[in-house]
Amino acid sequence: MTMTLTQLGAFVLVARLGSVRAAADVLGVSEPAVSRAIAALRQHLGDQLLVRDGNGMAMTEGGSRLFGIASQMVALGSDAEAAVRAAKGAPARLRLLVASTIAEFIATPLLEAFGRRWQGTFDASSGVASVAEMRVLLPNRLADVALGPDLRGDASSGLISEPVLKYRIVLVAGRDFRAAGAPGRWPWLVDSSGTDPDSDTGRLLRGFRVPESSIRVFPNQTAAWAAAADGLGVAPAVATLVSRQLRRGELRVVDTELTPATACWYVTTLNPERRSAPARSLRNFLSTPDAMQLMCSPGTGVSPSRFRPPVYVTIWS
Amino acid sequence: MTMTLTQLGAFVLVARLGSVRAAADVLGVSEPAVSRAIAALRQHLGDQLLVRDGNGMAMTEGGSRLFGIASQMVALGSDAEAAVRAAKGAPARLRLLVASTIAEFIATPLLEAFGRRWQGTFDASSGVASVAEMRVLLPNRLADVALGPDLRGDASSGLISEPVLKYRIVLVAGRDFRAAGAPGRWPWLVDSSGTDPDSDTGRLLRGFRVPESSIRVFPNQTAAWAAAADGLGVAPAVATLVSRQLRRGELRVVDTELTPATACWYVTTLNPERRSAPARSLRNFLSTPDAMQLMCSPGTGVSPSRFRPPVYVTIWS
DNA sequence: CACGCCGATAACCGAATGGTTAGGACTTCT
DNA sequence: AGAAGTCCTAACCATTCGGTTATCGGCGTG
Repeated sequence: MTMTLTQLGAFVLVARLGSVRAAADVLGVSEPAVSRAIAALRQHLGDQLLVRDGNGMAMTEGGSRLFGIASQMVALGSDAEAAVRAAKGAPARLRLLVASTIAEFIATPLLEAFGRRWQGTFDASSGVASVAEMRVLLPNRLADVALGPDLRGDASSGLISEPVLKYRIVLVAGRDFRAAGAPGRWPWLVDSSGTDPDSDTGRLLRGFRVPESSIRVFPNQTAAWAAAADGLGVAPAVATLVSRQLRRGELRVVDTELTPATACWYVTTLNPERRSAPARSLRNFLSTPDAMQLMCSPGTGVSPSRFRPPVYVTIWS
Repeated sequence: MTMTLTQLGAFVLVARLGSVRAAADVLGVSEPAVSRAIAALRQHLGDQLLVRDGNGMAMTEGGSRLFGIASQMVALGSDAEAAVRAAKGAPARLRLLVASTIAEFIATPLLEAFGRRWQGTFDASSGVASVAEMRVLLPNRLADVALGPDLRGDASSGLISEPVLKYRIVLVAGRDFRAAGAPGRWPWLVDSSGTDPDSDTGRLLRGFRVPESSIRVFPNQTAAWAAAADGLGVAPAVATLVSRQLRRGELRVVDTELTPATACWYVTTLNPERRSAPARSLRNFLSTPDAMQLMCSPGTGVSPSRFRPPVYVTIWS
């Protein structure tokens, strides 16, 4: 009554090759075997998925949706065996979730330093997630540690957040910005955390009741700040991370009733007995002077071999 | 002889709950059923996956690797049905792959304009990918269109690249940068495309034989430029995208034997008969004046409801 | 128009999946 | 030590999955 990986594999191959017969040849089975695998999927999902199109097969819209998902599933299926086999004697893995602000400046150098400190005993990677996503990924063990706001919403989840670093949130704007009207009417330039209601940025936007029409979302903080420097509006920022732009005079601080404000980054893990070994290590590492130093000063980049592209948790479904 | 989704589902549940019995209760089946599902996985993968740990079960390293993958697979499995059902009468989907440079400034406003132009007939999303990834994702129909370098490596792949926009690559540095020695010895500040040998940045680094030790990778272009403005080194850039920083005098152009250079963005799709309808539409849209305008001027952000976080293709395995 | 190719369907079959109950080995708590 | 709980294994059974060969219907092409 449930889909099967072989069925999905057959479907993916047919969709890719545009032919049932060709797929059967590649798989080394008879053609009705493939045909029936697809028939089973059709019935289970209630969609034709693949329809005859002249010589070969074309995907319906539903089939196209399935295709992306099914491709991932079969790829993951083969990954699984490789991953488990490779795990024998391999370094333990640490998956760190970070809020987008942290991701941009801190996550990469932090993990780089962490990896250097433990010299191959840990294999660390980071992913960007919203607060809501962190709340579900951590208890489900899809990640080991989260770095961002306090996550102890409900004690039942078994999550423990501990303060790591206090910081100041300021509002910055270009040199020639003239404050006119209430802050809620200004143009706000934010990074993607502006769409996360539980983030600092989200709270700030809510605090000033900034209407959607006054918000421009940029793909990252630096781009938002560059736009602010160009006089397009105001942007929230962590004080230590914009110090260079402030020092050079590209940006200046704008005071409001809600800013400057102090906030705190927390490290969140499962409770101690359920906590994984890598999670324990990173949690300890965060309190070392090295880590403190990294978090206070803007990143200076990492060497290419160490670079890991950021990973976003949601994939196109 | 192959893993089953129900087996993986049982494994995930046991790992999450730390107990076979509890998982069996949740699933509403007898406890040996769950136990045997896990036994099958153990035998198939050659790893204990879950070992007794006092009262409950703890994951081995291999089990921990499997857990992330298996969780995704079962989640995707339930997504699949929802996605196919939702596809009835839903807008067609367009998945755009972009090089990281384009992703940062152009992809979001471009898709925003595209979506506005077609008013809900298309549902567009974008993902960042390296050139090598584009080459495999497009023929496999995991994406519809790619925007970036010329991809016609081998004609056999069925990919067609067409030029979209010429642009100038320049090298920028802070105001007080003093050229000393060969460009290969300078500190280079690049975004993640520096790790992609087929990108403009990668080619440039290779052209100057810049050693790894002289390269600092930043999470995005804007951050690399900010570092360059701070005097930390030189950074490659698309001329039209740094015009603001040049105009404000934060950055200046540094001439070398290889820069300024002209290059071109291409739109790549499958050959016309295999091309999807959304791919056709976007390809046409790219030649409109609106799109040209967008690609020439740096983005100004989008409104929150339109914002889609960028999607990276690689997931943690 | 007929031929050939392709895909769907039918009938059949072996194997293993997924479920049950019964019982043994081990840890933990009283 | 004994009781209770948990996990593994064994034996058994229904289902269906995945494979085969044979046949039918539709579509381009000669």
